[in-house]
Amino acid sequence: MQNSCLHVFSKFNFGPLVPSAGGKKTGLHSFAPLVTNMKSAEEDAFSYTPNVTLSLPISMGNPCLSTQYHNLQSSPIVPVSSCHQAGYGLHNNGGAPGYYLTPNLRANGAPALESPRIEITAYGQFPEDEMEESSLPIAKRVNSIVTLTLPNADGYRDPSCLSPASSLSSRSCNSEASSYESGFSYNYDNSPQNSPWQSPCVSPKGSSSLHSCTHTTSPRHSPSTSPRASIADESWPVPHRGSRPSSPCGGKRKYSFNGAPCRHPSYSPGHSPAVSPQGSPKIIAVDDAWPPNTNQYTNSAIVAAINALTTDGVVDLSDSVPVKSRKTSLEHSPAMSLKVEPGGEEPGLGEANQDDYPGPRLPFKKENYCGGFLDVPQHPYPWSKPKPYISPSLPALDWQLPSCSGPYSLQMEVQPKSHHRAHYETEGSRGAVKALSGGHPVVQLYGYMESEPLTLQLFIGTADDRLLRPHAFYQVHRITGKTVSTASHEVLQSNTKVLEIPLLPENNMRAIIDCAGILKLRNSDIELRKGETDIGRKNTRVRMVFRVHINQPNGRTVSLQAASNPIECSQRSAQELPLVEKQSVDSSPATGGKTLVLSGHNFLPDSKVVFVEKAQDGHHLWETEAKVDKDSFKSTTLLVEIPPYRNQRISSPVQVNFYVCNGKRKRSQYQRFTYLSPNVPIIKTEPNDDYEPQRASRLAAHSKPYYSPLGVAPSVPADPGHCLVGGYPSPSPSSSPKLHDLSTAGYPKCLSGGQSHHAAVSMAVHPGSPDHAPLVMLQPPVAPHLGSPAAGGCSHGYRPPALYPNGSPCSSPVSHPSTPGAGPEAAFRPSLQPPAGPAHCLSTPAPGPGQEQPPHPAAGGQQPPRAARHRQAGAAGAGPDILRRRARAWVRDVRRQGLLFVRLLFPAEPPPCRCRHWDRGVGGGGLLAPVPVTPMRCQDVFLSAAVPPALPLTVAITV
DNA sequence: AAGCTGGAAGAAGTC
DNA sequence: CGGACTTCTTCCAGC
Repeated sequence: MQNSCLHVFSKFNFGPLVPSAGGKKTGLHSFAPLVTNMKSAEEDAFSYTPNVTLSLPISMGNPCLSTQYHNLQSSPIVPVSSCHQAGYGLHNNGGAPGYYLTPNLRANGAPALESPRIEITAYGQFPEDEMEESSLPIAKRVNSIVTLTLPNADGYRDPSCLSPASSLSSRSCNSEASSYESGFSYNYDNSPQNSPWQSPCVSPKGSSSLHSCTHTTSPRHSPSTSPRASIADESWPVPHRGSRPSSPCGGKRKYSFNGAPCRHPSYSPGHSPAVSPQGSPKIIAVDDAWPPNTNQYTNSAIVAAINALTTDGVVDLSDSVPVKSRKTSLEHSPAMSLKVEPGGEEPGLGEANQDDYPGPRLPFKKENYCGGFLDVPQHPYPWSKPKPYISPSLPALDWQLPSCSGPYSLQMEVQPKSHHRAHYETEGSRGAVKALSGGHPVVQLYGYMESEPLTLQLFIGTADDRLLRPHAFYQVHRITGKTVSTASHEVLQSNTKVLEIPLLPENNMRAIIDCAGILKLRNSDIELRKGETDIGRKNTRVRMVFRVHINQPNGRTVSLQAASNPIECSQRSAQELPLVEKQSVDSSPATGGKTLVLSGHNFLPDSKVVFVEKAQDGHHLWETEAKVDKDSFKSTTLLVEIPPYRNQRISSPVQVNFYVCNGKRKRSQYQRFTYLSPNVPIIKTEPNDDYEPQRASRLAAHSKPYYSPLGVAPSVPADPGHCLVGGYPSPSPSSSPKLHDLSTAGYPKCLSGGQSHHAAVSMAVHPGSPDHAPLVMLQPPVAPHLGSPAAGGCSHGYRPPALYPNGSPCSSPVSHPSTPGAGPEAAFRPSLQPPAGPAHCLSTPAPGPGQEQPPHPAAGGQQPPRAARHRQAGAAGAGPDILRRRARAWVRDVRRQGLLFVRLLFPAEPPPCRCRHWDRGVGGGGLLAPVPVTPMRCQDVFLSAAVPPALPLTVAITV
C-alpha cells in the first residue's frame, strides 16, 4: 500500500519553535494566550493537562516523527522533538525541554504564526465552539481551551496531565497487550534491545516486567487475601482512586471479609496487587512494576520519564499516586490476612483455574513470558497439549489479525448472546457465555489438515469503534464444572487473561466454548492503572476474541483471529438498552422506502429509529425518525421503513447511522447505513446468527466487506473523517479481523528512518488524490525502537490505529516469523496497514466524528446538551468557572469518545495546501478532522497532515 | 453445597 | 452547588 501513506515527512526542528517567550502574538494570536490560559484552566479544573503545542517546521524529506516523549514535568507546553536528530532542538536542550512560554512564539520572538498548526480538540468541541468562539475575543476563546500536553523528549508526560490513573507509563503491565495504543511494540521477550532507548535505569530491570508479573503470580498475593483474581489487582500495584472506593468497603459492601465492619478506609481486600504483604511502600512496588512495562513497551519516553522520576525524586512518582491509593497499598497486608481461603493459597490469577495450579504459583519466567505463556506447572489437559506457540514474535493481543489466511479460516460458528452479565470479583461466577440458541459459542478452524492439535486462545476484547484490543475492564474467566465439556486453562499473555482451549483434529478443529465467563474488573482499579487511558464507565461492551497460531513448515507462523459479536456485559444495559444485532439491509437507494428489519433486544413498542448523518466535525447534518411498524412489534424485532435521504441525487454512497431509541439515554449503538445513488443496487446484509452458523461463518470468511474503510474513503474524498476513522473497526457482527500482511514489503520506510532518535510528532504529507482533502491523521507514535536496528527482533506490537488509505486489510495472509528477527520493516508493516479489526472488512469506516460511538447512551446522546452549555459559556464570556466546566466537559468527551479534533491552523492566509476546511475562526485556516485516539494519550498520536512541505508547521493539540 | 441467576440497594458519577 | 438521574458495585435470595 504504497499510497497508504506516502509519508513525506519533514524535518521538524522543534527546538527553535519551542521557545520562547515572550512572545508576541503571531498570526495565531489566539495561541499564546491559549496555551497559558489553557494551562491554568486545566490545572484548575483537573490535574491533568493535555495540552500540546507542537511546532513543526515542515520541510521535506524527513519523515518520522513520533511522539515519544512525554513531559514529566508540568510544563504547559511540551516541545515535540523529531526523530531527526539534527533537528532535535529539544533534545539538545536536554534540560527543560518542555518549557515554552508560548507555543506560538519562536525563540527569537518571532511569531510562530507563520506555521500552520494542528489543533486537536475534544470531539464535538470545534463545531460548536467555532460558532460561539468566533464571536468571542480571541483571548477568551483561547482561555476556554484545554490543551493537551504532548510528550517531550525528556519525559513521558506531565504528571499534572494525568489523572491519577495515568502515570508515566504508556501502559501498565496489564495493558501491555494494547501495544498499539502506546505505540510501542509489545515485546514478549522483553528484550532490552528492543529499544535502543533502554534507559540504564530500566535496563537493570530488564526482566522486571517479570517482577511485576511475579507479583502477580506470587503466592503471596494470595488470592486468599482477596477474592479478586483480577490481573489488574495482581499485576498492578495500582493506586486506587480516591474518588471512588476502590475497596469493597467503599461501595455497598460494609463488611470486611472477616465480617467486621469495614472501617478501614484504605483497606482493600480486593487490592492485593503486587504489593508485598509486608506492606512495603507501595511506591516501591509501583516502581518495580514500572520498568517492566516500560521495557516492554520499549518506550524510551517512558524510560526517560522513569529516569526522571527516579532521579528527580520518588516524590514525583509518589505524588502522582493518589494518597489513598498508596495508603491502600500499604494496608494490603492486613487485608491479606483477613480472608483465608480453604486451601490456603489461591492462585492469584484466576478464580476458577486454581486447580490448574497445584502449587504455589511460579513467578513469571522471562522465557515464558517471551513466549506469551505463563509458566504453568502442569497442564491437566485431557488432550495432549499442542506445542505452545512459542515465539517472540507472537503477535500482541492488540494486533489485528485476519480470520483467514491461505487455506485456513478461523470462524465463529455460533455467536454468543448479545448480553452476558459479567460478574465482579466480589460475586460468584455468572456462568459461561452462552449462545443465542441456548448452547455456547462455537469456534472452528477450517483448512487445517494436520493431525497435530492446536491451541485456541480466547480473550476478552473491546467492542468499540476503535481497534480491537484486550478489554481493560473485562477479563475472560475460566469456568469449570460438570457442565463444562471443554477443557481449558488460563494463561497470562501481556497481562491479559487468555483462555487456552484445545482445537483437536478429532473434533474437526471445532471448539465449543462453554468454559468461558466474563469477569468485570472495577473501573476504579483499572482506571488507576498506570498508563490506562480508557474509562470503564459505560464501557461495557466486549467481544470474545479467538486466536490460533499455526506453525508452518517454513518456520513461520500463521496467526488467525476471529472476534464475536459485541456482548453487552452490564446488568442495566442488558436489561434496558435496545440492542440491534442484525439489520436486514445496510444500504438503500437514497429514495428510501424499503423495509429494514432490525433484530435485537429490548425493543419497545415506542422504540424509535433515528437516522442520523453527521459531518466530520460532529455536526448533525441530517436527522430523521424512521417509521416503525408498531403492529409488527416484537421485543426482538422492529420493522422500519427506511426514510428517504435528504438528498435524492447523491452520486456516491453516503454513510449515515441510525439507532434505536427507547427514551432518554436509552439508545442502541449506532448502526451503519449507507444511502446509495438510486441506480446502485442494494447490498443485502446476510444473516449471521446462531441459527445459520455455517452460512454466517462462510460469509464472514469469504464475503467481501460491504465496504472497507479503504473502499469507502475514496468515495468520500472530502471527508477526512472517513479516512481518519475509517480504519477503525466497528463492532460489527460477524466481523472477523482481516488480515494485515505482515510480510509484505512496500511500506514507506518513513517510520523506520529516524526512529532511533527521539521522535515526537510526525507530520505526514499524504499526496492523496487530487480530489482529496489532505488527511490529518493521528496515529500512535511509532516506537523508536521499531525502526532501529535493535528493533529487529521486535516486530510485533506496534499497530497504529491509523488509517490506511489503501490496501485491503484482507489482502494477504498474516504470517509472521516465528523467530525473533522480524526486521524493522515487518515491525512497521502492521502499522501501515489498515487497522483491520474484526469488523473492519464488514463495516464501514467509522462515520466521521459523528460516529462518536453513540450509543453508549451517554456519549452520543449527551453531546448536545453539553454543547449547548458550552455555547452558553462562550456567549457568556467564559468566566473561569465556565471555562473550567467547559474544559472538563471536553476532557470527558475525549475520554469517552476517544475522538479528538485535529485542525490545522495557519497563520493568516491558507497556504497552498489541500486543506478543505478552513477554520476562519482562528488565524488562517485548517483542516478539521475527527481523529480517534486514546483519550488522554494524545501524546502518543502520530500526526500526519497534508501541509505544504515548505511551510513551517506548528501543531497544537488541544483537549 | 456450590454455582448460577435475577434483582436490587446504595454509593459514586454525571447532568 | 444541589437535586435528579445514571451507572457501578456489592449483596441477597432463590433455583
